[in-house]
Amino acid sequence: MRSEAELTKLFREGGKKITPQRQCIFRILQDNQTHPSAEAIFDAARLEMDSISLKTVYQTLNELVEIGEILSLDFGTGAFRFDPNNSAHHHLICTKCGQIRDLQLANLVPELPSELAQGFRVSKAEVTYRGICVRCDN
Amino acid sequence: MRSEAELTKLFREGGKKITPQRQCIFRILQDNQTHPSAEAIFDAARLEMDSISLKTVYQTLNELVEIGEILSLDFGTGAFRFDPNNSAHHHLICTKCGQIRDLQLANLVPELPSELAQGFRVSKAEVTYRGICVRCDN
DNA sequence: TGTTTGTCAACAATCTTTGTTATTTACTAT
DNA sequence: ATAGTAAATAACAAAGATTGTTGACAAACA
Repeated sequence: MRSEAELTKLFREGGKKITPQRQCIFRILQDNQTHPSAEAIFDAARLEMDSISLKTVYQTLNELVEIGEILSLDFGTGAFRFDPNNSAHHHLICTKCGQIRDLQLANLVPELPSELAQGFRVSKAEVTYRGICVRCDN
Repeated sequence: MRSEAELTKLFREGGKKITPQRQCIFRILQDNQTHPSAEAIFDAARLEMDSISLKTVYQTLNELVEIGEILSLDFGTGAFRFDPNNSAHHHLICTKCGQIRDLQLANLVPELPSELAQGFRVSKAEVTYRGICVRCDN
């Protein structure tokens, strides 16, 4: 995800306005590696702006997803998780505490042999590793 | 997933009763490769038993998941999908029509090097390939 | 066949996400 | 700086998926 200044430029170019709410959400997402849910971002935003609404958070997140600045991920935890790391990467999830870590795995991405692709034109491969993290492993 | 007879035995051994509703759901899942949602299974079941409730479907599915007979999968489509193929496998999803295909990829499963595992004790790797299927590719 | 205990259907409730709308605010051109 | 306008906001309702609750019912087993 780009800097607040660049995002501001991008939004304005797209006919969108820059509001304090959006700037707040941009800041919360910057360098955030916790894969927060919309609710978690809402809670963080409320610390700064106690009147912000959850709908505004969803709307801004969806806009960031649409322009490819963040990724929306679903790991079956009940709510979508958002990731400002929009480069090609994979995930490592602790089955005990639920924490999600990014994995940069350029070489390991398995290419699907065409004889197994069942006629599909494959464009993306996501790998999710599940296991127990250090803290939960006792 | 095992046969209806074996599931009956398993359920009884687990102190669970075998009802017509459960047998109906077992049959619907047998050899089902469509990755149905709970709602889809509910619709299929209603053709045979018009009084069956959605709650019963969910309850039986959850029990089958608990004993490892089926897999519950979340691909971000809004609802969980259920898969009677409980052997280690991966998935191929059409980004246009949403159909999901199983992929048996024993050898291609990428082993995560321990230096990248961030201390996790990894137990499972799921790969999701996304692309366009033959029918949607025009 | 009767008794026990788990299951069922019906309904309500919860959780996440999206739709609606009147009001406010950011941007633009004066 | 100011006014006009188009978009964003907060508040609220609504939708969709899943789970909780409960009294009636039926499967299992003696």
